[in-house]
Amino acid sequence: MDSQEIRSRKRHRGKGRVTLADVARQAGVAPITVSRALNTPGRVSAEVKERVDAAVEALGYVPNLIAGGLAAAGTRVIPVIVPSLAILTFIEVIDAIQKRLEAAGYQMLLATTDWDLDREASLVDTVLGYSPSGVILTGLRHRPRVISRLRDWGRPVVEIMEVGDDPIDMNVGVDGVALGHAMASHLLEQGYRRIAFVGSHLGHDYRAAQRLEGHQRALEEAGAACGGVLEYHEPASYEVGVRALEDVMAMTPRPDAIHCSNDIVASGVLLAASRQGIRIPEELAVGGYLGLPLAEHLTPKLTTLAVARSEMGTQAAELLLERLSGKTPERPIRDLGFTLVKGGST
Amino acid sequence: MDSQEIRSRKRHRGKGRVTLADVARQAGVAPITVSRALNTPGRVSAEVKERVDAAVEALGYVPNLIAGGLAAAGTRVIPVIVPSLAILTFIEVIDAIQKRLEAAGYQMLLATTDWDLDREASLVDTVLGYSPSGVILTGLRHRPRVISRLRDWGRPVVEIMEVGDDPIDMNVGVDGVALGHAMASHLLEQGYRRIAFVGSHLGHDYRAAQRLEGHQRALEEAGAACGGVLEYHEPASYEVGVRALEDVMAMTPRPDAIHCSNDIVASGVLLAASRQGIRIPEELAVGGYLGLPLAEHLTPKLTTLAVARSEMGTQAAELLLERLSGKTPERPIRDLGFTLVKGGST
DNA sequence: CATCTTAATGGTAGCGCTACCCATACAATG
DNA sequence: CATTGTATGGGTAGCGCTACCATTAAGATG
Repeated sequence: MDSQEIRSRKRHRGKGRVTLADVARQAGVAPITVSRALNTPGRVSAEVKERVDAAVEALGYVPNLIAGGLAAAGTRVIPVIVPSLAILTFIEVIDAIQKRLEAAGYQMLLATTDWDLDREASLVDTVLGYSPSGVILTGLRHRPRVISRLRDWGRPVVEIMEVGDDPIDMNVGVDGVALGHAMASHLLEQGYRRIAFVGSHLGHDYRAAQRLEGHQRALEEAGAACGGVLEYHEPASYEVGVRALEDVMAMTPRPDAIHCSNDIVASGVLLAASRQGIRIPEELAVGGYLGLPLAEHLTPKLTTLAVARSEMGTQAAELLLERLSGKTPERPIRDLGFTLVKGGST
Repeated sequence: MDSQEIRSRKRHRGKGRVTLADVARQAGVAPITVSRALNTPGRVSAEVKERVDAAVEALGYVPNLIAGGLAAAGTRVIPVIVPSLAILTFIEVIDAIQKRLEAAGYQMLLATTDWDLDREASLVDTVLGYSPSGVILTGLRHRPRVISRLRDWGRPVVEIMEVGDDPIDMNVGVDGVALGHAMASHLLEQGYRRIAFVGSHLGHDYRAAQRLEGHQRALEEAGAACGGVLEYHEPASYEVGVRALEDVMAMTPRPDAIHCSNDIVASGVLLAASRQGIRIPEELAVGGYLGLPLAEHLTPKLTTLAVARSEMGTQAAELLLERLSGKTPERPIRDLGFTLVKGGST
């Protein structure tokens, strides 16, 4: 009775789960050998490996990765920290990261900062508590505490979306200012002279603000007057595009082109223009970013600067995995660039 | 020299991280008291709590959640398993889940099955290895092993998207067959008689296939002839809609309405029709699902069956959290229903 | 044939934390 | 006054796994 009570009490914690020790007993080897058979199969004989596999199968053993993580000081988890999941761009990047990591046997822990750097800082603390194998975060701007903590941490860190010459560790992204500059230059080349910039959430999304910076720099260089900046203090949406078109059409003098901070807003403009019979690009030219699939199905097609989002995710994951496998990746800082996809909207 | 070497060797594993014991020493209390001060502050005196907080701050202590998880047999992680991240629907649900979980101090571990139930089964095994606090998975169809393992597991499980009367544990979703039935009924009511169904990825996405089932049942009940089923063996995209329109226009006799398996495809149809000058709904009526934001910006607006995706995510997370806090949620099976949003496309 | 490798396995000692039980101090109860 | 709470803090013993070192047997080397 007594010993049974003790056993049942033990169960309470261990939940009666099959452990590595059970497998070892069944296979007639030491626990450590089971661990090796599962994690570094090259280091055990084929015969032992087979016995262990059979025992695993027979008992339905599932490794406790938490225990393994504690012992080895590293779980196979990669936290990915992004500002928001409501932005298609991040989704595509995340999708690519996740696919690549999962293929390599790592799991993605997803967290969002809601564009708040302080939240990011506390999230970094939290996720480091999971002893992750590496970390992927968005952008190059972080609280000093985040930067120093991750630098000291000694494991791979990849910053995505933006590029710069002094990342925490590794970096894959595009140059936001160059993006803005390229679109503005394109519009100028096409002969437009009163170019307005439509931005949403610029206060939060500083990468969108960088595009505005590039825009303004290009106008300055060309000696062109600024066609105005319309700012909407909310996340990008078709709705913002609809309102932007209204507001632009009401401006005097009226801009002859608008430079939208992203494709969603630009698409909203195009959809509203088509509804209202406003001719694009004769009355108003429209340019956007990112190369969303929708852009090429609109009439006219949206001129956009396409960014290789999936590629960014894949490369970020690969840099991380390379470092985890002990290699030193070449070019740990990667500018993925962008491509002008000329549609009928400019 | 010797003792220093030993210390540095220890460092190798422990990475010199600040531990709970360090905090205890600094605060002049026992480690267990620090644990209590941090996890159940109500059980320590205000004075001790203050001393501990000060020590935490001074040392920059970050709890090792892996160690805590091992000891307590439960990390604050909730794996969310979905078929794909390329589908907007899942993204919105995930976003809502993540927001709610993070607010309650839980982290979301995201994994994708790529529509493969065997992959799902092995993913479930893997994520259970993280001793998660609960699990959220998609749909009600799973391998028997998944069902029995999760039933025995004893922690909260929520199945989302679909509803049924025998979930593993809890369930929030909508009835797929009812969706298909409602849209087909709507089209019939509007007087359309040759209604074609356009489906993508039906072999993988069995929930889309359920909508087709509802569609066919509605036609049967009304004694209407089947207007044909067009199936595309690829994920939904605008492109599929473009091709579907082409294919439908080439059919003889030509359908007078098409029932698309989701809004992306339906939008592709509408965009292509507008480009080609095909009048909607006079020449062809179009209906879709989900209530994507794009639907109401198209000309004409798309008639769609809106599903409360964010609500689904939030409720799934809340059911889970409620159970984690020890309560027994009322209505652990929730059918969220849907709303017909009539646009100009039908 | 002694010595050195190399391969394969085992033993020990934690990783950092919390569940469980116990000890103490003081208030409340009859 | 003895008895029974009720806070508050501490001690011990793991959770299930892997790093590290030791051991053994077999082959390679001079």
